[in-house]
Amino acid sequence: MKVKESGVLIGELSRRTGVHPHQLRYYEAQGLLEPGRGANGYREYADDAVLTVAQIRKLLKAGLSTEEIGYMLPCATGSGPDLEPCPELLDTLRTRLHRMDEHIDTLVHSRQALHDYIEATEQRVSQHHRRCDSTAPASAQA
DNA sequence: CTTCTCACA
DNA sequence: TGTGAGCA
Repeated sequence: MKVKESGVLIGELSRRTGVHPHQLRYYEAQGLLEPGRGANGYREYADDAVLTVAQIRKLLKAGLSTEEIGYMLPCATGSGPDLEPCPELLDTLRTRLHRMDEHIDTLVHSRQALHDYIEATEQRVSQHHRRCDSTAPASAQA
């Protein structure tokens, strides 16, 4: 006896997740989703697909690529609304966080250097203008 | 009307 | 990754 084979079509999954059908198909093409197919060729998603899509979106928001997600998703799938992945996945995520911190640090320093450069340049330019003004007074007295 | 695939100024 | 065409 089959329990209840909820064949959720792409339109309904889209409505439930707020993700457009095109994007759902895209995720599938990237190997992140594997819905079954009905006799009509229509995609049929399991109920937990809603959860899977939620995980995908969270990882996407975290800045992970679809490839990276595809590699670690089978390790995190089946969990509830909140992510409870295997230790290896968390490790990868921590590494990523550290790289991000390094990147942010680099950007902060670059920003500072650029700001200083601009400020110094503006100061030189204004000084130059002051010299010109004092050296060449308005001779438009004719 | 919904979904599907494929293609692209 | 969005948008549209032409089908089933």
